[in-house]
Amino acid sequence: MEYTISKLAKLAGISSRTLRYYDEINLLKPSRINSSGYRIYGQKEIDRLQQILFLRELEVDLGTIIQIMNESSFDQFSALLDHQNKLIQKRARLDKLIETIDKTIAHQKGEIVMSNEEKFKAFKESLIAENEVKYGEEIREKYGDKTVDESNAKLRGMSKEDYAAMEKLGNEIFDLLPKAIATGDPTSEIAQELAEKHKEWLTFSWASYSKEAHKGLAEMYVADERFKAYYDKVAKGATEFLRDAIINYVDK
Amino acid sequence: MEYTISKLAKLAGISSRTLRYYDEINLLKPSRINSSGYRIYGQKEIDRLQQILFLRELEVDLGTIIQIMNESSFDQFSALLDHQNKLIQKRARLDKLIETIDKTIAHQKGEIVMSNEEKFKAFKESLIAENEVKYGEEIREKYGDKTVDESNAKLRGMSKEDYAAMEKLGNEIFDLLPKAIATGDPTSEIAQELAEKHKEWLTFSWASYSKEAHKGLAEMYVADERFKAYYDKVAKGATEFLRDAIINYVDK
DNA sequence: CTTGACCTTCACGTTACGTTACACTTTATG
DNA sequence: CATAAAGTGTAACGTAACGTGAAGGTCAAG
Repeated sequence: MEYTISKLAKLAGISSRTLRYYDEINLLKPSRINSSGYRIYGQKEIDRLQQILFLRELEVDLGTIIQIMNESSFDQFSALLDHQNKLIQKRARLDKLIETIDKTIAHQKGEIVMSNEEKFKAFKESLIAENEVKYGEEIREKYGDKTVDESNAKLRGMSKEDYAAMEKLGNEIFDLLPKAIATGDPTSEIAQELAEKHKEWLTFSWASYSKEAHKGLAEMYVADERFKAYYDKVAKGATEFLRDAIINYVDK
Repeated sequence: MEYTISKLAKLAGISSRTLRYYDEINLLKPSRINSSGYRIYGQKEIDRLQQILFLRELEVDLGTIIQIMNESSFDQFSALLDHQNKLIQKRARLDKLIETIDKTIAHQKGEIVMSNEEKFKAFKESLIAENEVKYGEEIREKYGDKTVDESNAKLRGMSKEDYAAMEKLGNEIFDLLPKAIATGDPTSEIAQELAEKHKEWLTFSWASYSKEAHKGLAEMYVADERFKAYYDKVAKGATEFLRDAIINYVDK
């Protein structure tokens, strides 16, 4: 049985443009061209098309399909497993995105409808979510999952009072920072007070404090553009100053 | 704090091309253009970019992001829910694809195992049946039911490896036969090697080996047209030569 | 013989940028 | 202060997998 292009297209449920394209990229050539230049397909091509569409269904890109169809059935087998892994990773990513939206929505809902109590709780969640989105990857990489999870857990466990205290401390740090910088000396008393407040502030979210971790974080502030931008809002070189103050404080 | 394009790009972890593109599609315009035509961004633009990147993370396309950012926060809320639904559907589709690959792989594995296990088993059965049909009567007559039944039982009990070895031996015999014939001497070393391999080959299906039975089989090869035709495919007189070689080997 | 359904080959549009190419401006260095 | 290096600008092509015409040839039916 022979088919013209649109017969085959109908049979396969695709467009004839698609078949022309597959011809063009040498994925599926017609069995012959008739005297008027029409593409004619035979049974072999139908079978091949079946395979192609199967792989396409699985979201394999056409380049890969071309490769796969030139490989031994053993390699096709492993290519399939390979592809499945990609899909699984994609799904994991989707899981995370869906969860993030859940959190964001919960947060927004909280803002619109909820009481102060719940608003506070939702805010903490969004703080956690935001931290995760912004810095999660680097921090997890640098300090490990345990550190991050514990930090999140601690944030979740915070009371309203704790949070208020933390926020107050954060503001104090921002008040202190320009004053400390004005001294020009990271070992000055005011700079050391700044570093101490920063340590206190940290312990609100850090499950355990260590000098090394504190210094490491200070270095990361400087190294990471986003942290840097956060502190440099106060003044140019503020991040570096904070780092130096912390290092002096810790090593004191 | 003001930022040039690549400062902002670094800050946000994206390329400056991306920022130019966002300018082009009116997704994110710089706060102003300086005298040299450089794009300058301010705090407001940073905040907007944060939102944009958040939505982009969630795989919202830029066209939709533009729309969302022009909407009220209530509509943004429902747009987010809308998008989440799309993601959930995408995930469901991925679930199906992953399952399909699982099934396909299981199926192919099944086919492979079948072809190696079941097919082999089926092959052995047919070998036995064939033997029975072809030679059963004569052999049963000549060597008795017990011999035949034992032989069949042994065949049935063969492992894949046994079978592969038997097949290999059979091929070696067929390779060796013309070479042995070329010597013209059934007592030649190569002819004796041939006879020994034939003995080994026999022990795969014979429950017990005896010199008499081996010689008897050799005579039967010559006497029986079907055996004769089988070996004479190699060369004229091959069956007789094989018999002579076996007799010499056994009597040696 | 005409009409309409099919077929052909260009060739542009789509998304979200990456990647040159070329010209100009700012910053760093000797 | 001259020059080199780094940064910025616009313009334009490339990507994947086709969709969508446009312009023109082919085929079966009335």
